[in-house]
Amino acid sequence: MTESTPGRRRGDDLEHAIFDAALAELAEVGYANVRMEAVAARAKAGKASLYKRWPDRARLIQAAARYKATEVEPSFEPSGDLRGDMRKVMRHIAGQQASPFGEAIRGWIGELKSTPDEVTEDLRTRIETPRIRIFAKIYEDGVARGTVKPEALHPRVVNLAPGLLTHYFLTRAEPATDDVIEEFLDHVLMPLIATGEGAERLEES
Amino acid sequence: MTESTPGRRRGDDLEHAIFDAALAELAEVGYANVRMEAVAARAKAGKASLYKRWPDRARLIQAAARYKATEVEPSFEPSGDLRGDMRKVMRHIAGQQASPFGEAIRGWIGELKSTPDEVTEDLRTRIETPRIRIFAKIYEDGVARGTVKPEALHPRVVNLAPGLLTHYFLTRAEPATDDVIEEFLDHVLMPLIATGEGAERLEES
DNA sequence: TTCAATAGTGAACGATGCGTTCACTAAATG
DNA sequence: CATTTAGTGAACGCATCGTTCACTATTGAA
Repeated sequence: MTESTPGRRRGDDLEHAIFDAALAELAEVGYANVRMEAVAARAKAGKASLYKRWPDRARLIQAAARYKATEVEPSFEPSGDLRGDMRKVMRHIAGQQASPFGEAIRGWIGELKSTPDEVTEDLRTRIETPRIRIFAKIYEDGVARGTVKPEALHPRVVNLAPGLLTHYFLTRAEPATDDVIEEFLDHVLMPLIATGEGAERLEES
Repeated sequence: MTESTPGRRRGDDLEHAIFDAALAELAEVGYANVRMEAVAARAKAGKASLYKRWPDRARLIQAAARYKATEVEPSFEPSGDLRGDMRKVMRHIAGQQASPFGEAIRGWIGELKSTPDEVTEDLRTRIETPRIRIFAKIYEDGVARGTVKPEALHPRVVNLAPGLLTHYFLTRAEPATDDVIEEFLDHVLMPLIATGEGAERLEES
């Protein structure tokens, strides 16, 4: 019953409240307009508590995004339906981009030049790695079944699907719609990675 | 001789000086740290002159980027060497990204959510359109020569090469190196767009 | 149970940069 | 030469940053 009337929260309890507040602000006003005071107020915390934990807004939001990311990322098992699996994961990524998480990424991109390189590298890796791993798994499964060309396992190719989505998202105001995902599959991904039958079936348009 | 001792510049003369100052600042301190006062001082102009022309920092930088972009963009004629032409244009784009122009794009991305949609759309189109046109020309030429598959003319495919470069640039601190460009060509672009002979030659690795 | 140590609160502060305003001045116009 | 147009530069109010400090709640050891 400590949670129902939190007279004064501390430690992780408070930290999570701050993260939630930051993510909510992120979703409401966008990265560029997130105010430290607003986050503190929303979390019913003091501004000093924020600065005690993170040196500036950029780091706070990075931390919040990371917190959300590790919480959400699912483990994925290929079903054998190559196109279906890809569609599913791609829609999941697009969904993420529509959330505060996506807004955080956009903001982080905007500040890249002025941010220390280790942080940059760390965050990019954390976001890219799980996605790459999922597509690698899907393609490996496909190669084993003979539906995917072995060349698809090259990192640049494995990274292609998430890259297309990220590029689309960053370049426009919103994530790729289901229609756009189908176009990526039809005209870029399947022709590149699928073996004969699978690839050709789609070139009728 | 009006330029050598500009007692007080006006109109386009002053405007160009402001653009140059903005771009120089952009290159030196990065989008997020461009100060209006700094731009004004560098251009030896009054802050009021900036705000008379553009409503805020974002618009000023957009205008400056546009000024630079239209000045630089070359007309390109395919030579018949598919891979060579692609490499050339891709290196040109990467070069642009290494300039203040690239810095401007990064900043613009970061502010997307808070910027009016027409401006967003306008700028994206202005940047994408010339690139798409160049690759469309290269691919059309290739199709005519039989070195490129007709499906490569689909917009999503035409947009792929610039998209790969932009994604790489936004996601890291710097534009793609020549090596990375070769990898894109080897493992993504050529296999997708080139007809039999051209494509297979590269899959020996 | 008491009490010191620890952690959070909230208000105030100086600094910085934004975007505006205004009195003044230089250039263009005729 | 007189008038209009456009730029200058300093000052201003405002918002937000990141810091500091006196105060208070929570914790856990004596």
